[in-house]
Amino acid sequence: MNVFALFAARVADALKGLYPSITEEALSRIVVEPPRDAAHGDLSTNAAMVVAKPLGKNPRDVASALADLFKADADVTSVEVAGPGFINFRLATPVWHEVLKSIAAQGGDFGRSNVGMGERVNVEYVSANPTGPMHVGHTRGAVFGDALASLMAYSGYDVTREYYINDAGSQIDTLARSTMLRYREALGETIEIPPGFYPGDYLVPVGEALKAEFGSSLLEKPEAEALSLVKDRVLAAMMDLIRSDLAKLNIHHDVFFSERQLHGQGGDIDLTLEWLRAEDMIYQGRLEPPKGKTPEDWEDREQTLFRATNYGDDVDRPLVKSNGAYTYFAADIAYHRNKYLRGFNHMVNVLGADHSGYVSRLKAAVKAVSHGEADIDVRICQLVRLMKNGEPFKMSKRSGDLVLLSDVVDEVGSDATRFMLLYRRNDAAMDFDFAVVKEQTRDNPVFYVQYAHARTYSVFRKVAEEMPGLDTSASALAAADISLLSSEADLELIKALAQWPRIVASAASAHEPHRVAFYLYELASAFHGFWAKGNQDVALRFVNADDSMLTTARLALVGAVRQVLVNGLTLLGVSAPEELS
RNA sequence: GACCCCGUAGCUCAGCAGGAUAGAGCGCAGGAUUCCUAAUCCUGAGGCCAUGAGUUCGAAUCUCAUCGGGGUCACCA
Repeated sequence: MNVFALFAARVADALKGLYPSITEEALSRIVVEPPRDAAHGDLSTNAAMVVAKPLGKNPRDVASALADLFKADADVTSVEVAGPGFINFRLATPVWHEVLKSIAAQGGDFGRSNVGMGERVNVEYVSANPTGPMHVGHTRGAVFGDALASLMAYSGYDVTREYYINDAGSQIDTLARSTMLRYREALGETIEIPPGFYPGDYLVPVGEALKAEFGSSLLEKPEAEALSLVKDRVLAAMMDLIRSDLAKLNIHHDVFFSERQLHGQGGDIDLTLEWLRAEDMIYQGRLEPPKGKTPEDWEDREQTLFRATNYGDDVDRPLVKSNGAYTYFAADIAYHRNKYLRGFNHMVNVLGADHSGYVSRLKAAVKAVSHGEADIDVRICQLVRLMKNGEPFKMSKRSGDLVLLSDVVDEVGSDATRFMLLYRRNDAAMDFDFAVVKEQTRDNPVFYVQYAHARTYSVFRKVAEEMPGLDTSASALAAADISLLSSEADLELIKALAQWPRIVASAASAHEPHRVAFYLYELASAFHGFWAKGNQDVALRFVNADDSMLTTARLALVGAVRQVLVNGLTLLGVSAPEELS
């Protein structure tokens, strides 16, 4: 049950009754939310102000007319018009108790919604080049994309999680050659890795596997044939490596889409270019060199250009390189056309900061290939600076000695890594301090939230100890007399729980998983705060050995807090331990 | 030269399809344990929301300019 959505609907209905001429557009702008200052009430709406202008009326008049309609509502104890035309509601206690009941009844589905209306959305994330293990730079986008996909699925979208394997470029040839060296090494040769090759020792086992499979026979084959065999093997090995890195963070994709399958005679790129040409979205022309600094090897030539400027980009984009091969962007247009033809009218791409210049081009491509039917949201994850005790952590460039994703996860754990990365807006650069992330204090929001969850268990353990006869089964809690939860502290906590559905829905539609992380922190804080009140006031304790009715009701409340914490942590992919050790 | 992101408390950051007195943590000063894991809680000090203009009933939030910080800039992927 989402009280905010419920009242938004009631307010809209009331307005339609008052002003039949009102437009849906105006109604859609109505927001019902908790007022910034809780002293103003439980709910606040801007409805009168939003609607007044198109109606040509005074907002305060609309507000008071609207408020009058709610005066008789049994769910509402007070309605006030405030400021320029806000309407503030205070809700009757039974409404909050209903919320509590609905949490127990809905369990893991409390917060689930259908704002996505079953629409298919393709969320593409990670898409790291398969040339080695994942390093920290990839981690943020991986976690962000994964959480966003979960959030959208929970909010009623039909989500496909996709990984685009860039396995077609020249870097893959270099990878194959690098692997070839490791193969020779496995055969006993002393090798030297030339600059520009991949030096990482993660290729050593691939070389050995090649030896096991082929013996020395690859050396006797023509180079092209050998390299082609090596390429297949190493790509598979690298993708295994990447998948296992991702698995450490509990990240899994539904579709791994290979760029290679787009290439080739009569492939998707060919077909796409043909199609673009038929649609007059391509022409032969010249580009101006970029102003300011002209690249040294600038070559003024006539080339095949996509009319990106017709779709909001700054400049038309080349599709064919001077050596005749397709550009990366040509493949990407084909790829996004492929997504569209697979039935995705909504796409989300999660990219690193170094791709920010790519965004308008990608949007242009999607707009073009779908004739404006599909939309794409590109979420850029800004850089993460690794810190150790407040000092930037130097990454050595020597021999692939970058900080690996698996190093970070091994060092601080998946939960802390995920939560910290999500506890920040994606479009702001962030520092990631190992020392802080490992620390188990309030400084570290992960433990703060997990501790709140663990505390819900310790309450139940305490009850089992102090009131051994008390029935704490789910059915007993469902039957609890929650009308006993009438103190201000109880209601405050329930109101915090009631926020959850609107937080999820807004986070999903804004594509901002960090809102979930911040909410969980607030809920944990509300729960910890309630706990401490029991120190002053015995009536507010969770466990009252001489009042089993009240204790049972409180346990129902604690159970609801636990449920919401679990629901949120699950969306973020963070575990909810019963005990912290 | 152009484009993208950021600039909010000493520090790290929320708040931004405009709304009522701008929030949290850390740090600082003081306090709280006969329910529970103090891994917690409470109180206080601390702000020209980078600067300047504009839009309007109303701007941290939208627009433009300026200044700072980061990222990117034909044919790499």
